[in-house]
Amino acid sequence: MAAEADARDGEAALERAEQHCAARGAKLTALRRQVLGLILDSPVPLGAYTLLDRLKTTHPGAAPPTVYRALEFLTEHRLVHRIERLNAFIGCRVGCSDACADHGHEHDHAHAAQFLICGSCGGVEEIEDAGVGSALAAASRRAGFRPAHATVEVEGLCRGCAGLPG
Amino acid sequence: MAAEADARDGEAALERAEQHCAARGAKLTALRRQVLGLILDSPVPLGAYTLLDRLKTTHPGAAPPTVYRALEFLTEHRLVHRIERLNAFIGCRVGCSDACADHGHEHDHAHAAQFLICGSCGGVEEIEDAGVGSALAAASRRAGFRPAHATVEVEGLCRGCAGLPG
DNA sequence: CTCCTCGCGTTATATTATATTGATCATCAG
DNA sequence: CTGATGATCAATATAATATAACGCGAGGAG
Repeated sequence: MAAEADARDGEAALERAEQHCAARGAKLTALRRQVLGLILDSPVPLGAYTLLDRLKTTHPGAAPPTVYRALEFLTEHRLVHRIERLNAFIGCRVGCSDACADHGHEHDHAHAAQFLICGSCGGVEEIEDAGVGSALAAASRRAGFRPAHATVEVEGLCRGCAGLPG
Repeated sequence: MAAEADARDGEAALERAEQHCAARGAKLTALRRQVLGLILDSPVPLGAYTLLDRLKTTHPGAAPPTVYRALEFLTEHRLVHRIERLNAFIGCRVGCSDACADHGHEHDHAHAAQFLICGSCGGVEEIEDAGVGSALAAASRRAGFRPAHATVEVEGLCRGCAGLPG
């Protein structure tokens, strides 16, 4: 993980976001696109006010609602994820937006991305493990619970910070 | 679930908390005990300031640090859990404190309680499903990640609110 | 053109969390 | 008993996070 942003990844994700929104009639305005770009550029999750500060450098009039509204749009459309533990946001790099955009549904099936949060470098990796998803679904069912959305955030040490072989 | 507190449960949990603290030399002061009682009495998670308001009715001098310090103590000792999605706290009713208190370790093994949050009645059920725990551990390992603590919060509908047979 | 919706700006406010400092109290050595 | 020590708690101030309320202006539908 090692806290480095991959700009090419970011570009690709922005591209996908464009197409994703176009396909659904959602308006990825310049402001929203810029916020998404800022998030994708960062290797670590960004808080709303960090984001606001960065936004201000190119967009002086920005205020808290500016960024919160953009984040609302972006999270609704699954272009970014909110990390609850950190009150922060990270770009979605799993192909999910891609994969699901075209066949028209609104992600009715349970999405269960998992976030691996490194306590040392602050980096976050997003995975989507089928085993975790099905275990969660099974456990919920056993409890008589009908799950809609799961937040799975694991804190620990990433490969690099744990000193494991790369 | 149906948003109802079970007072007997609360009493029992308070009792267990006493013993748990006594066994570990931790001081469950009157204030901490009262905060724990308030949390256990509530069927839904309580925010820090809701808690503060309730605390004030019997303890006029209470201020934010009062409740935050109590919560810090209670969460450290696993007597209450913090629900990250909600910035709120709920009492621990799983026997974990019991089970682990006596054999002296500090919960070094990975605990992976899961919280089922009903979007309708606001109730929260705590479960500890081994399958979820092991799936998470396996997924982390595959990603080269060394997990320390996992937050698993599932939003959906509880048995009662989903209209399923009881 | 007029109505309407939506994105956005702006101000103010609410909610959640931490920092700092001083007061209180139990314990125990001398 | 006295005073030192450490833990707990209180009170105030401040920071960080989030939302409410109001209005303006652009752009499409009728």
